[in-house]
Amino acid sequence: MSDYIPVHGQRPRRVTARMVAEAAGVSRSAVSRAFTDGAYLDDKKRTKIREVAAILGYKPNALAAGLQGGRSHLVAIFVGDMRSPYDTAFVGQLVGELNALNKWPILIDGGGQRAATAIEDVLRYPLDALILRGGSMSADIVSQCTKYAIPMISSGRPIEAPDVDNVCCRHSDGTKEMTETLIRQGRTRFGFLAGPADFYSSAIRKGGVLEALKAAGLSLVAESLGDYTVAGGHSSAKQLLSSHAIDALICANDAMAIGALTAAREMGLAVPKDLSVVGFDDISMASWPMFDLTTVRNPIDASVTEILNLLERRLATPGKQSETVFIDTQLVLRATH
Amino acid sequence: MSDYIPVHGQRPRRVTARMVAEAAGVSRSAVSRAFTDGAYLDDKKRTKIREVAAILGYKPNALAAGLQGGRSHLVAIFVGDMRSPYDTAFVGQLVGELNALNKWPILIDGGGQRAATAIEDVLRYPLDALILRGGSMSADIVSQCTKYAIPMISSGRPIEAPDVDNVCCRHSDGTKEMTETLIRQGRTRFGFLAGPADFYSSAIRKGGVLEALKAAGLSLVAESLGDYTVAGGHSSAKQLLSSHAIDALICANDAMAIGALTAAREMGLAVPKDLSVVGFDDISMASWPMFDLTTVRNPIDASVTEILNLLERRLATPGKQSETVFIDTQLVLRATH
DNA sequence: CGGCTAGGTGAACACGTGTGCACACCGTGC
DNA sequence: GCACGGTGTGCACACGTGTTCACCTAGCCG
Repeated sequence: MSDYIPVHGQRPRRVTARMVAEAAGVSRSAVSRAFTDGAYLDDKKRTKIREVAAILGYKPNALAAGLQGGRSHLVAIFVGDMRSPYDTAFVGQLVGELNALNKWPILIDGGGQRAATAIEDVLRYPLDALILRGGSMSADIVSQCTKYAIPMISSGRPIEAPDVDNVCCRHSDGTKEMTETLIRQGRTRFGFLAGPADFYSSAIRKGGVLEALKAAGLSLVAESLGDYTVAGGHSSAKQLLSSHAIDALICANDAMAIGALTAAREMGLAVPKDLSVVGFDDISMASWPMFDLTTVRNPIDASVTEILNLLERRLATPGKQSETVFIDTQLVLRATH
Repeated sequence: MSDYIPVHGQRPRRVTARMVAEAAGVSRSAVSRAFTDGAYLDDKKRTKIREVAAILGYKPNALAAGLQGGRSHLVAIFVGDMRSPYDTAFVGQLVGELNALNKWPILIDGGGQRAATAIEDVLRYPLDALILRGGSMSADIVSQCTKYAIPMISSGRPIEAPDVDNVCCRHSDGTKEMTETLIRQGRTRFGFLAGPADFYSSAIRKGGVLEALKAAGLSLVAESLGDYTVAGGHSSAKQLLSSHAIDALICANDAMAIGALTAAREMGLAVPKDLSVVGFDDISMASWPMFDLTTVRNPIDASVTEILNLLERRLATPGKQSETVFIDTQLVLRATH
């Protein structure tokens, strides 16, 4: 295995370029050049140095290199809710893509009480960028990032500030299209299961529903407030369905729709015959056989791709104008409409 | 908002201690001392410097500080499968706790093709520790970490190597206890829905089942291979149930159990009357009203706490002996047994 | 009033790397 | 033989911080 013999109490230091230089009988500069592409260095010398480095287990220290004024390759991701299936899947995808680009994502749980101080502390690192996925951030932090010239890219909650780019799903187009489909299908008495009052996504998704209803001369029959979770959707839907006679329930996200679907079935309602239940996001559970939920896809792949594009563009042109990229939704017609 | 005026093409540099020193009319050393606790510095001077720093938006650069030989406060988390609900919840909890301890987790998606090179690249940063959640890592990398004196803590797949600590759930005790409970309940014809062949957790969980069956003079009636996903569990269970008459199906994890539960219901089997279906992990979905799954809890809180304990102990005593901490499971008796 | 202590301060160094600059070497063309 | 251009290479600096070391001042005691 390893030939390293631990010395009690004194932990071995990291191998530095100097040690490699001494071992290989060259100057420290040569070692540095051996690891930088396009530097003048004799080919034989380069391979020699690399061999010695491999034996000693040397890697250039990224911290010291980052000090040089270039990029640190560190990217912070501020996650609104680490427990939400959508955010989790989103972050998983984003992390994988960043890894592939040699960017190293530092995660910050935006849900905890310490979120504000955590983001404050992580700003001590010279980050290449800060990516926001859902959740909200104080204007202070935003302006601080601007001062540090740290590019910010927000997804899920648009931020209007200089040097902040946004990736935004066309929420209202999605729910509007879905509502139109349900109307065309003959549904007339609509209910809406909303998310928390201060969630941007819930409000704008509702807007699309109202727009479509108004155009058809209809209006919302019932509305209830949920918390974007399955359990919350279950109890909210139970209450709503027992007090109002509706034939279509549009939920602000999939998690609540899954809860609502279960509640409807428990109450003896046939879905989709008596009632259509639809969600938003198309999380992986929506396609599970026991749900087979009709929903509006909020595409993760496209959003992540656009985030990386925006990041690249801003790193190339730091002073550029803020951009907002819109992502088209897709109707996913399964078995509950 | 901010008084920062972008200069086209020339991005503003980060504020350094020197700039603060000049602005406040003190030495650079004084600025450094103003931000380190317990350093000799006149109180009035300290508050003055901090005020100026706040106005300029100065924060000590963590990269430069990390170069000093102390800790970098960076911790890498290698995640076996970013799409698995259990791993995702685990990592979410871990990230939150690390944030609270002022440790900054760099995530690496261990699922992708690039996982091996990614971990190799991230080792260029002087990490305080490397935490493994599931997935497997080459012996090369492990010995490399040892050489660098980077503490490694593995959860979900024990690694036997010097300087590697393990947090390990008592898998077989959990499934053994569960099997005993089912036997006591009168079940006699057992099936097992296994995970991928090379998964440590699946094999050892099966071991507990076999142990309990043997003690009761029973044996496994049927077994099928799944892939630890809901869809996989659904199809594997369908096949297994249509070819074997069993009254208890033990699944290697919850995701497959949820799939199996759905398959059983689709096939007209009454759960738990005709068939009991149980899982392992107690992921959040297990408690959803439509499943209400009986399962063995693989406690995330306790595991994460122990990881942090081990981390603290190893940072305090770098040369210490490897430790393995075992985590007790808990039977969660819901509605499917 | 002299010596001593304790608190306060700035210069200087160390951390590990990338790179500009000057210089050495070598082959070629005149 | 000499000028010249191209290739290698080492020295030295820069990056931004924490910390040691020497020094200074003020205050107190004898």
